[in-house]
Amino acid sequence: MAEPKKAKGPLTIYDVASRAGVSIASVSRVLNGQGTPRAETRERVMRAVRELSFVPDGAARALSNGLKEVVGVVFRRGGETLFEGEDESFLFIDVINRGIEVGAQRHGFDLLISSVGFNDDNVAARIAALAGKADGLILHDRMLSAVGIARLADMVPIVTLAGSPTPASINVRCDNESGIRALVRHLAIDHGHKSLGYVSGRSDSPDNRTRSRAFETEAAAAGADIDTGPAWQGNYSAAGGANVVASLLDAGRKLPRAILCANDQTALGVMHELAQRGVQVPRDIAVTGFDDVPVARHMHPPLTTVRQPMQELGAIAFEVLFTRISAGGGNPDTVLPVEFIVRESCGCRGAAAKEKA
Amino acid sequence: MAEPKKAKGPLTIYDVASRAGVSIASVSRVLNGQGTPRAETRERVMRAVRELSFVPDGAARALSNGLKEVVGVVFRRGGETLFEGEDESFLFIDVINRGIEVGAQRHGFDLLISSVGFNDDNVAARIAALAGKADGLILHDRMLSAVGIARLADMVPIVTLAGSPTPASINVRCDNESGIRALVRHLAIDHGHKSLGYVSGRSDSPDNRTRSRAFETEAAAAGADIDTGPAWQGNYSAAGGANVVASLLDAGRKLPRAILCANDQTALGVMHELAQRGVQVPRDIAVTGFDDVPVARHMHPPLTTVRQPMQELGAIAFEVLFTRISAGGGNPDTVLPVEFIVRESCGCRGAAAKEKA
DNA sequence: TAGGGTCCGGTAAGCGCTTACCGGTAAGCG
DNA sequence: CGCTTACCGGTAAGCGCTTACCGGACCCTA
Repeated sequence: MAEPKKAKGPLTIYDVASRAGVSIASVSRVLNGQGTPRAETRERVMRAVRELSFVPDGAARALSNGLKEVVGVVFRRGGETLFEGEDESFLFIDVINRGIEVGAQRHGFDLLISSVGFNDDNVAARIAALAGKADGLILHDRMLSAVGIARLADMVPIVTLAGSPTPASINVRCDNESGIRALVRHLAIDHGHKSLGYVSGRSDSPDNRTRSRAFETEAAAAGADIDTGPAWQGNYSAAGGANVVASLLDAGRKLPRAILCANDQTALGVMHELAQRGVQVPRDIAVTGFDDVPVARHMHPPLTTVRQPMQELGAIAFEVLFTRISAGGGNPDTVLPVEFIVRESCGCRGAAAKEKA
Repeated sequence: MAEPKKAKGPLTIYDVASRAGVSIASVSRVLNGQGTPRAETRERVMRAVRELSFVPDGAARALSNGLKEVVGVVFRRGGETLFEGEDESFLFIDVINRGIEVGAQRHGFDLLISSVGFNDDNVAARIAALAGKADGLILHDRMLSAVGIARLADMVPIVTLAGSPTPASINVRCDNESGIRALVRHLAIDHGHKSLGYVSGRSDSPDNRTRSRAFETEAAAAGADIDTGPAWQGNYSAAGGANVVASLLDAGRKLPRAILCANDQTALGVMHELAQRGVQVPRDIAVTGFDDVPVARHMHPPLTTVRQPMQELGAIAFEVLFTRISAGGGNPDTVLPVEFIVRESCGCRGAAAKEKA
């Protein structure tokens, strides 16, 4: 019964077919649920497949179907020092990737990942190679210039994350504007704080630019004064936030009544430095973050912030890409709602209330 | 000059060939550096490729070459609660994956990843599908039974991580035995502690079994008494470690002079609980870890432990797999050296010395 | 019992690429 | 100047799969 496996390596659909005593077409049909094979045929094929533990070759399927069932994901890896407190952005990326994977699995897709170091050279070439192996690409952050995107977009659909759409690519992002708007309104209107400051993130971050701009417009709309300038430049890290406060104070500047931070990390640093200087939050100054990282709720006081649905972001990104792959079209600028999380660092107290932004 | 792109979608080698006025064979040769094309031919091809921004289809190449340049990586994802302190094992996995990626990039390979939840059902099917899309598989942890491995190994080479080799698969792991041996000897001989305990990790972990066994043999060899039993069962978490100490103490048992922990997390818990109970480390009891996670050096006292070269583990795993893919053969049981890290929790003091285990 | 309709399942083409093979051209030599 | 040798580059086969197309078997109806 169990004859020795013929040729070890290349087990193909032909082997299955001959073992089952049918044609390769039947094998293929059974495997893909096409047509209406007789029960007996199906059974024989399935048995042969099982006995040989046959797995069809993905490349051949891909070539024939014009569908690889693979999406490429490119992201920036934070130096080699994974452990030095970069965990934060690092985890974000992973949560998003996880979301992408969840979305992908629903459609039988897998993720072909490629991380890029800060000083890798042939990035464009690497991404191009990836593009050749995938049906579509999801690019974190700003991995490629608009030109680079345009070049590749001829070959495969491209979705960027937290960037901005180009004529050739789709973008998926969270609704930064609403988040900032909720924060500013809450601070300026609900709490009546009429002087506001914004500790920014890295200046090359699109998210940061959006938040910064939203801050300015919204503060103006709410009739609040804002304190700005290079002194307010942070970098998404706690150290950056602490540093801004320290220099401001050292320069003898008077701090605004409320400080919005580009992200929670920054808020952490800001609050830490404020505490060092004897300034009480929220009594003297209100502070808010952005992201709602896990520690946010455990800070003293618990941080009022805006939650971004990271995993969902990934899942949606895949979904959008998938639509583009299979049907074309799709909204080129998808934005996801964020959630305004009221805790205590803004001046509210006790049981935290939540509102959709 | 720039005629409108003919058909948007399927840009093939034929398009390049006709644009360059050569045959597809020449295009392929230029692209792959085969043969010795005339300078002019090469130039024309390159120009056409550039102008069309052509990227060859990976599936077609794979089919033709019998090489996809893709390795599948499968790992277990820690529940959905990414943030709840599971970061630890989570990061390990990522560091290993990063290592795999580094190795892979050296050879132009990419990683096709697939994470598996604790209660996902069709795991075997998912992995099989992955196998069809890759040239080889790297499985973290115990993702598949020996039978499952054997089944797939007919199709693609398989490397397991921190498991044990099967007739059909290769395993790559760190040298747990040496690590434990170094720890036991240091404690029993250098420090003369003749009563030892081992707080184990999850019982289904191969690494844990190996460490546990090594502990027993080595302690016997060093002439030390060991304290064992179900009370010593931990689970790789800090809580697990704390719990072991608490129950032991609550049961009125006398603790041994030195406690080895299955990993650093466990040691963290153990030391914490010991501190709670007023037991001083290392004065009253010496404690050691395993892994050398980043916080190990910042514990009080700094933790004596064993460092596993995680990233290298990944890189080696890829290398071994690659060898198997391209040439066959290769050592089926690769073990990497670990590094014994002496700090202070063992009773040594001041400047930490390092020795290769 | 003969003609038409249904079902199944086999044959073969083709997906985009690599490469063995071979023919043509130019260079080298007597 | 004619033949050999070398070198390029084109033609075509084939990688493993899906599927359009078609032919055979069977069943139904008249």
